[in-house]
Amino acid sequence: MPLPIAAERIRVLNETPNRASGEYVLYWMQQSQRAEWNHALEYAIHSANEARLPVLVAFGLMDDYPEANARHYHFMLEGLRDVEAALENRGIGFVLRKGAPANVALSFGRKAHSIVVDRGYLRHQRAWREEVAAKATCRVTQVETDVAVPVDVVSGKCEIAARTLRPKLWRNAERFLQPLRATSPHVSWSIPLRSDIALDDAEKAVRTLKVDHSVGSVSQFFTGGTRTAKRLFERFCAQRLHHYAERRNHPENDEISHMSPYLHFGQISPVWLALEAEKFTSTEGINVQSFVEELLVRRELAMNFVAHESNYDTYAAVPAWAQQTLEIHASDRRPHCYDPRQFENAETHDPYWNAAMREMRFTGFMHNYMRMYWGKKILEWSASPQEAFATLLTLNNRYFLDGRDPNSYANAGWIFGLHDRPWPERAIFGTVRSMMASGLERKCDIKEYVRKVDRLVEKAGGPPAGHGTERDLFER
DNA sequence: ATCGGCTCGCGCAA
DNA sequence: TGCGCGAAGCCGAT
Repeated sequence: MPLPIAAERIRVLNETPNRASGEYVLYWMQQSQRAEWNHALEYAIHSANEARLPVLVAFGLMDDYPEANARHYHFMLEGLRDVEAALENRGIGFVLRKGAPANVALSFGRKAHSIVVDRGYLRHQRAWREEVAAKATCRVTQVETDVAVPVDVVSGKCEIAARTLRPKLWRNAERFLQPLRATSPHVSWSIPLRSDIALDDAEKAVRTLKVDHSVGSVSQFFTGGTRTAKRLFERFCAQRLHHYAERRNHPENDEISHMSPYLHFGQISPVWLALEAEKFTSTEGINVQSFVEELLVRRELAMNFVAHESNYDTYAAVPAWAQQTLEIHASDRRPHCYDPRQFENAETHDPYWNAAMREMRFTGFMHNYMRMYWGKKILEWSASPQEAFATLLTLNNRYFLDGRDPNSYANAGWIFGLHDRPWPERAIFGTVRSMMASGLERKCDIKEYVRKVDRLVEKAGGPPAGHGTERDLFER
């Protein structure tokens, strides 16, 4: 049977041969935490069928994943519960072990015929894959399933903006936006395995982890997992896609897909999302185009950025022209200047900004349009652009379910001029694009957004606006 | 309400 | 070498 996966998605990471006495093909699941539309999983099944072996999926869960807290773990464990159930239905073994992902992979790799891993673009994800490739005693193959068009197919360099990436992406899109056929394993997994953590109760499971519990679950707003992601997205297509192009920049509404947390944990396939949306092309052409632009161009621009810019999480990644102009204006008087703790506690003079910060803190999400305003104001109201960058990323990664994502770093950079162009010079910003409260008032019903956030925060049991919050987390 | 100008660098045409 | 144009903007002139 031919391999149903484009060759460019597949990369052998070491020169070690398959183990002839291997007992199973191991899929070391890391970035793409789903059991369907997962090219790495399908590749593992295909390899296992050729070798007449069963498939084992192993996930390594570490307590000290960079910047992760109870909020992130709760959502992720809900997703892994879906993975476990779906794999069991397909006759595939699943085991979750506590420990560094690379160690868990190497440990189960000792009896494996070969190891298959999905792809991750962040520094630590690349390091884990390098470590496993170097130490494994069998073949390690990486299969790209986190983006539609593999990053190195799109471009061999760090792209300057969406406009330079867009044509390169679309040239290849059709070839990679293909349905992924699910193959049945010929040999079912039959050995009972015990995971280190029971997944049937995510909340209970999180309590047993030694993670930062001060940022709590937001499960009353977002439930993790492939099943919920698909249901949400099908509802989005049926009810909201029709207005997407027109309303996606209206934070007072909820006419957006909310897929970013699911994409961040690999619980949903970007290929599936694109193909689902494209089913509506004949009636919703403009809206589908607009959605797919966000899903493919903007998202894969972020992947391109972290893949090619080793300093993606520091101010050094901001383009030179932007650093220069911000430097010239570093000594400009700042009529409003807040420290990180005041930002975090939503204690600025601006009710729109405070609402955005409260949405982020109490729901784990923020409407896309407000993410821009929120970031631009941190730049404007911090003592220096460098401090602003650090504050922005810290808050982003602490509170967003979709924080610590390639998109987080690209979006943070955009606030400071990345992937953008110069605009008329003004105080503090220099020629970096600015945003003003008056723009929000002109373009959307921002007062309704503030009311919306008040309702959400009340539902979350948070304090009413203007009362600060319970704890100063920057004090820790 | 809508429109041009502001500014930098890429990519394509000449 | 020149020219058009770009993630979501802002301001001032009509």
